[in-house]
Amino acid sequence: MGRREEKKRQKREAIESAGLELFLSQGYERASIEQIAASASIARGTFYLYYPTKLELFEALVDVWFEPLLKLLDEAEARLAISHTREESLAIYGEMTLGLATLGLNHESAVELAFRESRGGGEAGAAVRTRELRLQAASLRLTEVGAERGLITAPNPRLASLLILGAIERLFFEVLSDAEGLDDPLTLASGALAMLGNMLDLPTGIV
Amino acid sequence: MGRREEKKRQKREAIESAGLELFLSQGYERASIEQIAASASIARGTFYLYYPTKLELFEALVDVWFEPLLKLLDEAEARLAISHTREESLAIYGEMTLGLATLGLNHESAVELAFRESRGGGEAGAAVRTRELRLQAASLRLTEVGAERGLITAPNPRLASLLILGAIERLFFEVLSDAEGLDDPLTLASGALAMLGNMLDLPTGIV
Amino acid sequence: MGRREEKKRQKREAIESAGLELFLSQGYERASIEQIAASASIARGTFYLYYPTKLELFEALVDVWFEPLLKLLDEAEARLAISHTREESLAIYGEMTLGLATLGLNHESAVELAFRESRGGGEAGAAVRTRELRLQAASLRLTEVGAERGLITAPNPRLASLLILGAIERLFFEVLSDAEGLDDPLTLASGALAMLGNMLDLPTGIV
Amino acid sequence: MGRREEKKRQKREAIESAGLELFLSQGYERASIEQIAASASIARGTFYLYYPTKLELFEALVDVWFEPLLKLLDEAEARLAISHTREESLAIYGEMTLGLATLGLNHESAVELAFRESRGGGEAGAAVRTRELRLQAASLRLTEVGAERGLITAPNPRLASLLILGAIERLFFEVLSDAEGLDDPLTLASGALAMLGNMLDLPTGIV
DNA sequence: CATGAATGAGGTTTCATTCAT
DNA sequence: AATGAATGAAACCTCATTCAT
Repeated sequence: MGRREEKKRQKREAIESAGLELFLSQGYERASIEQIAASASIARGTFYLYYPTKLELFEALVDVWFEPLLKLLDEAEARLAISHTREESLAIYGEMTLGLATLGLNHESAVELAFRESRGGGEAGAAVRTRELRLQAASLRLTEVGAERGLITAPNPRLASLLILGAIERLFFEVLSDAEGLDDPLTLASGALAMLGNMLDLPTGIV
Repeated sequence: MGRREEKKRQKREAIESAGLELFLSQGYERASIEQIAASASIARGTFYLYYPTKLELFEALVDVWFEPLLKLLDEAEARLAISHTREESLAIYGEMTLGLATLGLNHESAVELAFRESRGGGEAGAAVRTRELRLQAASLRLTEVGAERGLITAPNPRLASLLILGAIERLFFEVLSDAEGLDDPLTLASGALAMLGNMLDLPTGIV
Repeated sequence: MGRREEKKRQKREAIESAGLELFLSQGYERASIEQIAASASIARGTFYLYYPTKLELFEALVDVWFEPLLKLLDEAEARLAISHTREESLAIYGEMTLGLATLGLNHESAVELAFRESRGGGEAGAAVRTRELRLQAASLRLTEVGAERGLITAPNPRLASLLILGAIERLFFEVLSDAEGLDDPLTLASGALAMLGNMLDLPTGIV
Repeated sequence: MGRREEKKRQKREAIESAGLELFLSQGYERASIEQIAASASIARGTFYLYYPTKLELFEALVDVWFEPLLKLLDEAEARLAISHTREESLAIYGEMTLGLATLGLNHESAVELAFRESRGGGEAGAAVRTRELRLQAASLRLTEVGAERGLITAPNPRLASLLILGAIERLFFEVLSDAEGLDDPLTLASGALAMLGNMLDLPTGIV
């Protein structure tokens, strides 16, 4: 039986969990492998049996949600491109949105980590930005397809997608930070959607 | 004569300029005092005659624009609170917006620096976040006063201010990054304003 | 059947072969057990079932040729001491020389390894030097016996043996390094013998 | 006054002295910067103010004598090439030999260090071998010029220069190792010269 | 005022060896 | 007998900060 492998899996998870927590609380640069190892209850050398580098641990943590995210966008775009009716298109949007929300909720901390490091100057920031470029490209393609289909009236899709990404990012970030004075996440989300829908001239009810 | 002090001032500016550039290009954590001193053409030890700590240089760089920014918001709020007519209120908003824009344009790099570090985990990030809290409080007060006066129809001022901050931040960030595929800054700004106005249900022309 | 032992023997040989190659190409200190094990297609832990220590593997590799070498010298000396005629003595020298050459050719790499490490400061160098002392003692005894028998005219046997050892060592080393500009090994060897014979005033034809 | 620089110079010498001693006693690879620093009575970080790398300290130690050595050979070759009489040529050889001996005696330990590391597998060995190639080229050119002038009868200059280098190297090495049973260095040297002269068929008295 | 030499804690990574499976 | 996960000491190197000159 995979007793041995079970243990390895647990240890790998302990490392990832410790890394996530420490990268978040201290920043990628300041979090030391020494700390991560200690927090995962392993020896410093053991860390390197699981990840060859601090950076690779970071990337693994980000890719856990980033790869599925890209897949969601790409699939939605593909399906949208061959959708026949407006109803169908809206349904695709809806499913995608649901998928995104689920993904985000399941990986809250890891998403926050990427946000936090995205503008840092070191290797972690560079890794995130590499991924961000791919995300923006996908997001842009999606907005364009939406505009072609008449789902969105924004005159400048690039700009619209930027504003939306930024607004959502900030919102998300604040919710994660447990900022006081905000409603519960669901109320917030629907409020935000309404306002962003306004922005895109979307008929209410669709969003 | 202020010959002595003139020299000191110049040296201080050289340090700040070097610090700004290096913090931006490498990140606060990775930029070393050694580099900053070399870039400012002074000795390592001389740095400490001007700033007792790396962190204090960073804070000084941020406060150059942050303190005036807060002052602008506070003044606008105070004047708004005692404004008598709708025209007067809109004028106050207009002046404030102009002041903000001017401030931002005059300190582009320093603002970008704060953005970049704001989510980092180290001491620089903490310093920025401390200031951010004060900014959000001021921004919230302002939005509330605006709502009271019927200038804004957003049902949730806290949320509205978050979304706007985020959208603008992202836009700003992209423009700074020289992202390709975007129009020139002015066109972008008016486009963004229109869309954000939409969001707040502002009658066009006001923004 | 010795099926079990046959396998062990093969594995031991694989380890020695891998160790020899890696010690040579990277140096004793830099070659890691990890590399050796991988190159021998065994697990790291398995290595220690065959050798208790990295150093002991090294010593085993050297002793493969060093012990026979000493034995050859000792035997020649013993036989020389009781030889009765000049012809007999020369024959003993000849046999010994043949044996030495055969030994060297059969263990080229292992000999080179010892040369390479002999002057290193670490534990491997110490191990080689321990053996070198025994070799020099034997070589000196032999030269002295040769001088007693009138086979060699060198006034200072100790010095002569040093010079010869050094010259041959360097020659050997260069040939191994595939230095360009040298003739083929056989031509070189006979040329070197002639010159060294000159040095010892040996009548040509003997060497 | 250069009080400051005087101290720096002393410290640099302390580092070089400590490095030389430790490289010799433990080998380049095993000697740690920690040890070198401690032995030079400085902090670990201070080491890096003088040498950016362990390797660069090593190279500096070797070049102290290696660069002058090359210069000696090159000059002798140049002067030999334009010498007119046999007496003149022999004088040039004599001066060169004197220069070499002086150089070697003045840098005994540093020369020994290079010998020791020359066959090691790491970066130090590589550094020495790079220099060795230049040395062999110079030595070969010199032997060839000597043969052209009829000073040497060796049929194969390349081989002759190898044998001589090796013999001298070994002799030198043994003397440095304080090997027992050897005469004093001067006696040894003249004995070795006589034997090597034999080897090259040089008329006695010239060497 | 200004310098830059000096410090030493702390960072990442490698590796010989042990030991539970 | 064989495995390879785990250990932790030790290596090289960087850097904010102090201080004698």
